[in-house]
Amino acid sequence: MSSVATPAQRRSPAGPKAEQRVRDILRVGREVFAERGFERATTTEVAQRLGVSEATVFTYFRSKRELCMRVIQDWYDEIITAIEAGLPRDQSVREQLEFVVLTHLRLFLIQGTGLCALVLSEGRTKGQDLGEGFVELQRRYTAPLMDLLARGQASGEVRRDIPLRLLRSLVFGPMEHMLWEVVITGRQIDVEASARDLVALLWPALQAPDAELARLRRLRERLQDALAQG
Amino acid sequence: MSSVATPAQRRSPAGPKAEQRVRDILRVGREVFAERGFERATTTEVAQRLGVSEATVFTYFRSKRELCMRVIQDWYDEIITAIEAGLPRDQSVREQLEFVVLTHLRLFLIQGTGLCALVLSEGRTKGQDLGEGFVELQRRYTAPLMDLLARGQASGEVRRDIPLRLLRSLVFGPMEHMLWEVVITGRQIDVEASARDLVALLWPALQAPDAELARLRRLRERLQDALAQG
Amino acid sequence: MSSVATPAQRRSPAGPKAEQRVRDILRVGREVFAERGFERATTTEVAQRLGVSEATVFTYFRSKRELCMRVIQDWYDEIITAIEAGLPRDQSVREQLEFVVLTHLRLFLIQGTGLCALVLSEGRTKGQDLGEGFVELQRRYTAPLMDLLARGQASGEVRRDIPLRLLRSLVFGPMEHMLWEVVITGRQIDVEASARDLVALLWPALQAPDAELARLRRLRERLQDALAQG
Amino acid sequence: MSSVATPAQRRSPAGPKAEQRVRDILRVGREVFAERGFERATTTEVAQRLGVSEATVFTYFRSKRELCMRVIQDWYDEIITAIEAGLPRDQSVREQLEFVVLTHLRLFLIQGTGLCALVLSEGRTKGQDLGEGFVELQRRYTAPLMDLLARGQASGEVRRDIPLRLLRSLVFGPMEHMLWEVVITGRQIDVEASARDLVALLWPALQAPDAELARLRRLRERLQDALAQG
DNA sequence: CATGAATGAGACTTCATTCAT
DNA sequence: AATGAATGAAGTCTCATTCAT
Repeated sequence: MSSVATPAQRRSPAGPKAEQRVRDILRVGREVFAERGFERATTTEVAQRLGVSEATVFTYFRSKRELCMRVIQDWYDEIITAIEAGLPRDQSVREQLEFVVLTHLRLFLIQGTGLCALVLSEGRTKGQDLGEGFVELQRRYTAPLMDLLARGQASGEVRRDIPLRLLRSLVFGPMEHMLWEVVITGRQIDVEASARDLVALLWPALQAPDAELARLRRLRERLQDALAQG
Repeated sequence: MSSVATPAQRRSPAGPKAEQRVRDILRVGREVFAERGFERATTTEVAQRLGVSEATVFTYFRSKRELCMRVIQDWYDEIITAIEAGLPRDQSVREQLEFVVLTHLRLFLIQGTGLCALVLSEGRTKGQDLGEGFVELQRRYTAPLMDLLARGQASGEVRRDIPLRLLRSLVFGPMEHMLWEVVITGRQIDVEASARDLVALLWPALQAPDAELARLRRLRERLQDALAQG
Repeated sequence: MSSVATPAQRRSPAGPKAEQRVRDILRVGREVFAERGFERATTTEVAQRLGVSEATVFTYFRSKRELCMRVIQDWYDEIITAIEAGLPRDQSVREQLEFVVLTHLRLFLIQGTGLCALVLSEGRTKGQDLGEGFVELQRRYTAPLMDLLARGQASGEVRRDIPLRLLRSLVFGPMEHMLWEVVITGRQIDVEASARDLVALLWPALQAPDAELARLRRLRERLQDALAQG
Repeated sequence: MSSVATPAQRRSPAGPKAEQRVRDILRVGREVFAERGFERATTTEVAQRLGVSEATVFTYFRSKRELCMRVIQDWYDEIITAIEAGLPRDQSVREQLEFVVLTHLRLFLIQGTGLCALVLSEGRTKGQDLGEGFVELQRRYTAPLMDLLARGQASGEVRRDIPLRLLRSLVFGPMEHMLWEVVITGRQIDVEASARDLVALLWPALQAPDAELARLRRLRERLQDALAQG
């Protein structure tokens, strides 16, 4: 009776060709959003770079915002997958940490860091724009590192007297700062060396400083005892 | 350079009243840009909050972009001034570092972190938009810290085996990461405690590695090598 | 008229299966147009509700407009058929009138009044849109009532001093007004009671008021005479 | 703190020139909406007919919908004012009724009936589109007639055994039906004669049934019953 | 015959910016 | 100096319609 019905929204098509289109649009959309940010990116440009009409873009994504969300999600998924798949769990915490940092840096720099900026910039407009599912994405995104640090704390390789959140800032913070520097200055860096340096720099701060010293002293004493008895 | 007269382009008015106007617009502009970011901020809103017409804003600033640049510059100036003026140069490097971090955090959080986001977000659109004089601003902005670290290296309080740039990332990075976290999660933090904690955490990484510790580490490494070869 | 062959234009397919398709589309089209009106109805929605592709709709109807026209025509046909088939021609004009009004109200209200609105709304855009054959449809639609009123005039049951057109307005007018009220307010009504009330109210106006009085007086006189003579 | 603030909506200007502009846009808007209906009317056409840019229209009205609402309200106001101002309250109820009907017909037909169609068409999309304040407008719009009929009932000039709402339908219904006929067929009518005829036709139905007539009708019915049973 | 896929045309709306007064 | 008023340019999004497969 009442005419307040939902107005029948067009579903995006779902064939094998359609999936390819979706991938194409996401690929180009990632480029454009990364280069320009959400506001300055235009659906026109996405369409033009792809050589299709604007309407085609809207056939597969209901809105510019939805496209952007999907771009960001995809990119998060890539990072999460890369890290979860490649993490050398049988090696030391420090080596795993180096892997995490290196992978992050590599993926960011390959992609151009624009996406990093996109996420950081758009993430803050919490309530109204993109940020609906952001908190969850952030959680999944930082989960591997949090997990790693927690295991480190359990095994005694990482100090226990500092909240995990702060340790996470200690790792992600300088990493992102390096990335921003690359973005702003345009200077290229040696990714692998930077990752190694950064971890080397951070490592002492992550350990219980006294603990290391104490352990080493105990080690020396035991060696001396052993030599004396041998 | 050229002696050709600049084509009659409207100059912003001068005089004491005019200066007050400029200050007012900058004050309100800072609010609006901080709350909304460059794209979502509108000249309309700036004018309305100030109770003047939109045209008035354009009497004193040639464009929205110019206004935004001035807002950012002013804010940089404030930070730089605050740090240069308050830095306790006669105290230890560590105490000076705490002052720098605390002042940064305080100024950011008082202003609402919107400006931080503004700078970080808009800074990256290098070639075309705001970022013309950004490199220079960044340089002046980080100068006090760079200076401090250099002095620390000279006095032996800060390790010399790491490039200054990396040390700077080590300080600014976690700081900004903490700020983003505040922005995104909306959680309030205890500024002074956070500054103290952060420096405490960073300090071991900034110091010259302890002599004994270094010797012990070398010892352990040699033992490991020997065992591996034996 | 002309012997020039019509240029190869796609004809809607023929066959028993095709006829079923056409009926299906018309059925769903009626729903959608009734709910939304011509402009707000979309071919997408028609196709979706039917579980076919949009292109299929256009295989059987050259355009949205053509579909809408057919929907309206079909609905007119139903009303005309229902009235012509059920009209109790052997009863009094007043009873036939009640049947006409009741049947109209019933069909409108079953269908949801959306079609009524559709016809009334779209009918007015005479020259350009739907209204090509509307005048003819209107004529056939009101024909049964016109016919009934004419017979009433011939038999003396309906006054002859008023043009038929005005009498028709007198009947259809309040009827449609009641319908609009139902549509707008959403209030449900008792169809049969409403039809009876309406006719009761109209009936005095349709009769020659003096004529009725005169006839009744004559009737009474004759009865008195008859009794006197009997 | 939170960035979910209202985004500073541009106020429409409010000078003497501005008022003239508002009036101009409303005048042209009324034309366009009347000719095309809400959906088919375009802001482009309003602007073009006025010789201004589309942006100008949106300077004074926040949206197409708001403009349309204002157009309708203005038109309602005109009718209400005309009737309230001109109603000859010292004359008989029948003469007042003639005035109401005549004024309605005149205003509708001068304006072109498009507005009538607009209101009737758009009024039904209750929840979502225009119809927010429609019920109230409808009430004010029919108030003078309702009032008149109520006074007629009080004075004994109008029958009391029928609900007011039905009497209202009895008056407005045929009136609107006549109007639709004019719209659809395009035929011109003599407004004053039509008004007189319509009231003449309705009047018997509005009056208390004549006492003698009622008695005679009962007599006839009893006779018919007796004959049927005999 | 049915449809997946694409699109041209156009709609409403926003906003920085200009200019006469 | 201040502003009321106007607008060009651009952006997002919708939808009837076409066509190759």
